[in-house]
Amino acid sequence: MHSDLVASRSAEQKGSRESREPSRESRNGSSPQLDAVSLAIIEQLQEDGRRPYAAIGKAVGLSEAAVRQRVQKLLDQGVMQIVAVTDPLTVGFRRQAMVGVNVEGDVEAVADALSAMSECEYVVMTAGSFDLMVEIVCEDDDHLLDVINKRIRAVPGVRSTESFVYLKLKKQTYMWGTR
Amino acid sequence: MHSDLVASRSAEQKGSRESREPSRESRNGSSPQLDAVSLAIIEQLQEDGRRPYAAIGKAVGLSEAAVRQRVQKLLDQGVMQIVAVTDPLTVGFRRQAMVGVNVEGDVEAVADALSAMSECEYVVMTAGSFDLMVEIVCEDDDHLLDVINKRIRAVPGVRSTESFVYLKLKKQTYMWGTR
DNA sequence: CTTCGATCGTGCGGAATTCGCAGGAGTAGA
DNA sequence: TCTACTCCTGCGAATTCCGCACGATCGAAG
Repeated sequence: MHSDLVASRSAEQKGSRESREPSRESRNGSSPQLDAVSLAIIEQLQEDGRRPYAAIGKAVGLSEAAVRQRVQKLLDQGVMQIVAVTDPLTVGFRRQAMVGVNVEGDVEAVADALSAMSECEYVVMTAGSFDLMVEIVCEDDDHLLDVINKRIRAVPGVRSTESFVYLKLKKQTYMWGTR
Repeated sequence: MHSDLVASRSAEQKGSRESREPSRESRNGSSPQLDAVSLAIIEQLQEDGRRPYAAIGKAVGLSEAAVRQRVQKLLDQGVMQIVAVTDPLTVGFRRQAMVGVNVEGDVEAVADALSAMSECEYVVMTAGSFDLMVEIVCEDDDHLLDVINKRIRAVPGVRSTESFVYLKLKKQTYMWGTR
C-alpha cells in the first residue's frame, strides 16, 4: 500500500534563487506528506495523464528531470497511478452496482476478502448504516446475480447486503485539487 | 457528463484543413461500438497510461500511428480519459462520503445539478432504495457538513439523503477487461 | 460497373520528449 | 569538518510523438 511515509521528505527544497513559502504546504496533519510542488504535479496529471514533463515543469517551476523523478517516486510509492479510465458501460460491462454490506466481526477482514474479487473494483469502509460500500462491475445480469448472491454473501462475516444497480453514470471526475 | 474536459485539450489547435467538431455527438446514450483492438488498447493504457504508442502497437498488432489515431479518437469521444488518480486522503482531502439521495420529480435534473458541484466527483443514477448515489470529496468536517446539509439538500427535488462517511479506502482499480 | 467520399492503416522524416548519468547545493548527524 | 543523503539541474543520446501523404477497403450514388 501507500501508507509508508518515508521519513517526511517534505522539507521544501529551496531551489536556488526562488523563495517559495515554506510555511504553506503543511495544511494536512496526516502522515503521508506531499509538498505543494508534488500536489501541483498531480494536479497537472489529473488534467492530462500524458502531459510532457517539460510542460509540467514550466507550470510548477521545476526542471524536466526533477518532474520526471518526482512522478516516478509518486508512482513507486503508490501515491498516484496514471491510467486510462472509462465508463464501463461503453466497454462491454453492462451491469454495475453499488452494494452496501453489513458485517459482523472483523470488518477489515471482510473488506480484504471482497477486495480480492476481481469484480469488486472499489471497496471502502464506511460509517453509517453500512459497514462497507462495494462497487462491482459485471458483464450481464447473470454475472451480477452470481457475484452478489453467491460470492459476496458467501464471505464469512457478511451479515446482509443491499444493492443499487446502476442505471446511468452521470459524472466521473478525477480532478480534486483543481479548485 | 465527463467527456468535455478531456476532449478540449488538443482537438482545436490541430485542425489543418477540415476542423470539424465531432465532439458534439459524443452524448452518452450511443455506444461507440468498440472493436477488439480498441479494447486491447484501452487495456494496455489501464495498466500504464503513459505507455508509448509503439509498445501498444506491438502488443495489439498495429502501427504506432494507428494506435495514436485510435487513442486520440477514444479521448475525443469521451470513451476514456488518461489521468492520474490518487487516494484523496493522501492529497489533503480528509473527508469523503457516499451519499444516497432520494428524489421527487425529475431524477436526471437533480443528477445534473449535483454533477455541477465540484465536490461531487461521482454521480450515478441507481435502482433500489436510493435514486442517486453521489460520492463527495471534502477538505474537512465543516466542508462536508456544508456540502451535505446546505448544498445537496438545497437542490430542488431532493427529498432526503443518507450519508456514509469513508473510514478507509481498501481498493481502487481501473482494470476492467484485464481478467 | 464506375466513381465519389469517408474511414482506417502504413511509412516516413523532423521535432519534441524521455532517459540515464554526472555534478552541485542544502541538510542532518557523528 | 566530514560523511551520507536527498533533491535539483544540465546535457547528450535514444526514443517517442506528430503531421502528412499515400494506399486499401467499403458503401452509396451515378
